[in-house]
Amino acid sequence: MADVAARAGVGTITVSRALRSPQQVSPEVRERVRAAIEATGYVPNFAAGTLKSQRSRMVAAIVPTLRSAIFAETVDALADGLRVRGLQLLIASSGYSVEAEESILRTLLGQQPVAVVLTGTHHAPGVRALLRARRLPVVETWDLADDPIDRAVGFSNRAAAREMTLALAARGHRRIAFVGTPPGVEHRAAQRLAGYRDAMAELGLDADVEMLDDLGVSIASGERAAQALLARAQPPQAAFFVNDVAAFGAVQVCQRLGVDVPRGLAIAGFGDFELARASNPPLTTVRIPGALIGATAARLVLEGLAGGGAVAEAEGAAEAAEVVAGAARARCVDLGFEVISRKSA
Amino acid sequence: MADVAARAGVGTITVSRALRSPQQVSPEVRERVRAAIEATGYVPNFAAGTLKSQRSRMVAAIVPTLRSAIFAETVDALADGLRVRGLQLLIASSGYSVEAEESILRTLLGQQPVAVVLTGTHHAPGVRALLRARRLPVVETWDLADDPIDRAVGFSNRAAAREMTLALAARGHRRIAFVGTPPGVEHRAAQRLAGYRDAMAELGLDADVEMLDDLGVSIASGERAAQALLARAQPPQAAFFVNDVAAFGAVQVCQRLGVDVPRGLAIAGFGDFELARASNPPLTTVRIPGALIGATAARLVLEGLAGGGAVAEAEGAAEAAEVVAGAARARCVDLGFEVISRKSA
DNA sequence: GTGAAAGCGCTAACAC
DNA sequence: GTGTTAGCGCTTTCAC
Repeated sequence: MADVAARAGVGTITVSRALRSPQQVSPEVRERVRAAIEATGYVPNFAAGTLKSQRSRMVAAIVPTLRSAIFAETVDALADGLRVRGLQLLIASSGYSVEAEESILRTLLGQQPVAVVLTGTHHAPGVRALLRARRLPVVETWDLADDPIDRAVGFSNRAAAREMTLALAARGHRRIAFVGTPPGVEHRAAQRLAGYRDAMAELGLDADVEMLDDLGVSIASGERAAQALLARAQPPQAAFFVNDVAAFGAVQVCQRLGVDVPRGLAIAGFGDFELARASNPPLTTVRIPGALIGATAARLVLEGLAGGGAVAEAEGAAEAAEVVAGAARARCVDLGFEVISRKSA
Repeated sequence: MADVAARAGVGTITVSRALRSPQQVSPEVRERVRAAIEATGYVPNFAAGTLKSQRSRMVAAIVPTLRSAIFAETVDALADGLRVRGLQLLIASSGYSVEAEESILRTLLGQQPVAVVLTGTHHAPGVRALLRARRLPVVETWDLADDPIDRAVGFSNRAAAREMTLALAARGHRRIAFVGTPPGVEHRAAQRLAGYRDAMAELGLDADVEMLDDLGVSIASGERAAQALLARAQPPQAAFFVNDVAAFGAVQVCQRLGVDVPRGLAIAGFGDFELARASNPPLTTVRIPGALIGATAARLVLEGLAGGGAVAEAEGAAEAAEVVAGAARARCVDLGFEVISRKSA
């Protein structure tokens, strides 16, 4: 930077300003600096800026995995929303492990991000304290938070699964199975199971839960689960799969075995991925707003940054309980969901 | 850090060492430091460490998009491979724009990454200079490089498409159409088109290229392209789609219109995504090693880091031409591909 | 609109 | 195995 400054005949601070807030520098000087940067091939060292200013241009995000199209979509939308404001995304995947999330978070915080985006509302014990101490905007995504760390955006997985189950019952099905993921790994999948149980209890029907042999991210696991269902002495009339990918596999198996869908077995999915429409018959499913979650998370981050220390603010107002409750509502965006009825159920 | 040091009764440098190279610190002191860190809730500021040591713990990666499952898979594998060595991934997506790549790279370089991973071998003019000047390990992925910036891992998209086209011809098809993406956006798609043209020229057949109306990442675009193909006065006998997603859409259309696959229209894809096996009939396609590319990229990054300034090394040896050629071969990993014959063609 | 001086929190280099 | 000193390259603060 000193080289650039010397070449442009200005002080280093002017170079710094020309880069960060050009409107503070006169057009001629700005142009001289630009030329000097070009000539020297100067690339700023953000580590120094971050150290001095205690603010980076990075937002940290933790997702369970990028292998699932839906999280990748959310992250991509988040990155897009942040980039227009010059913010970089520092991404880490936790592999669905809550413990890993805490240690990953510590590492990410060391990079001095200006905000943090988490997946889910279910975290390791230290996470909340770690984040509150930092007083930076935090956005939890993909589920609704009763008590958000700071802000949240998502929808109720539980309510969505309940509604789909009720919709299946409304079509006259009594023996409705839920095909879920192994417990204790995916919190959102557990919420969906809970919603299914809610509905079955309301209906006075017996819950019937079948397990996928992986996280339900593969077509093949859905195929295997469907085979297990159909091999029973008395198969269910309807099967509600924890996501579209597995449900798609189930439809394929039925087609292969000559089981009519929905007459022989009604099948519902979750997600409304493109696969749902392409399936034959197309899948009845729940539409969830993956990209919108990412875009909204970006908006919440920017709002938090603009509004000053987000967490601090909420805590400062803690004396007035109503104010806090009101703030919590505004900070917690429910994007909703939609049950989509197609031919598979 | 001073707080931690005081509490543990040691100097700050000892805290630093306890964190970065524990074996240099006696077990008792290490334990005292650990307790002090715990008690104070200390989180290291990597910006300071990066500034002083001129080495971060970050690897920068640029991908066209994370929305495509295949890049997400590669990135996830890359992140896994790096995390075990304590390296974070700083990811940015370029939206398939070569110009964006350069400005994104400048921003990423400002974060002082220790290595850079790029997608493709086709870059903006400034990229090579920017990276060579930095003398850090660079890995180009997803295609073979004639003249890699430093290291590369991928396979020949062109050879793969050529081979698939020849395989289709070997089944007796003469009117073989290629369904590709709009030109000038996806370099790897362009390579596949080139491979198709190579094969058709060798066979003495006329090339017949149909265009998808997006980047071929949607089932719907494949459906529309298949409709266009079938609406022709003389439809082709075989259609080779630039990827499985679009090919899957084409199969769905044929099924809906009562066109037998492969007799009415043989269909081939590219990628061997899970969709290919789930399709009905299953897709003939080219298997490409998405996750392996990511894992190998991680290995190449680590090798580069271990071997000292990677680019510098290659340039230092530039006098001995054979040595360079040898090094280039070793630095350029061809993971190959495999034509998978299934029922769709 | 521009500049000078100070220092962010850590680690390299060297001493012990 | 542990400590001392100095300084990484910026941006803050304050002055002009």
